[in-house]
Amino acid sequence: MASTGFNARVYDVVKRIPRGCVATYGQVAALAGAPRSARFVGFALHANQEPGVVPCHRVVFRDGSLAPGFAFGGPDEQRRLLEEEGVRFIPPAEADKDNAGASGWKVDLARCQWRA
DNA sequence: ACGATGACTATGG
DNA sequence: CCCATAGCCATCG
Repeated sequence: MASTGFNARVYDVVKRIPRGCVATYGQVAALAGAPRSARFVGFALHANQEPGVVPCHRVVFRDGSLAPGFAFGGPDEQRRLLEEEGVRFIPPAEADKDNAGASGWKVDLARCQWRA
């Protein structure tokens, strides 16, 4: 596959995310060489969402939420999956009444955001 | 081959 | 505070 360099670069970065950590689209995009192309990061994952190859569930919004409607299996599944990896989650009551997509749960980016 | 759209993010009104 | 716009590259019609 590896349709294009950018695409492959995104996979390379996402696959490098350590277990128990998450990265934002902008973060992956920046590491991929396109700090202004966070949208294409999701596009790359969508076009290649290969379970077991690219942990797209470790890629979250800048707010720490996921893509509502495009989650691999559902927001509840994603929350449970990240929790199992050791990712810390914040309930909507403690985070913000804002809608976070994943049942209102957001990842504790302050503690679990991956840093290159 | 061209045009439009898309898993985002930041800024402006 | 909420809506609209701008920027990026790739994929689809």
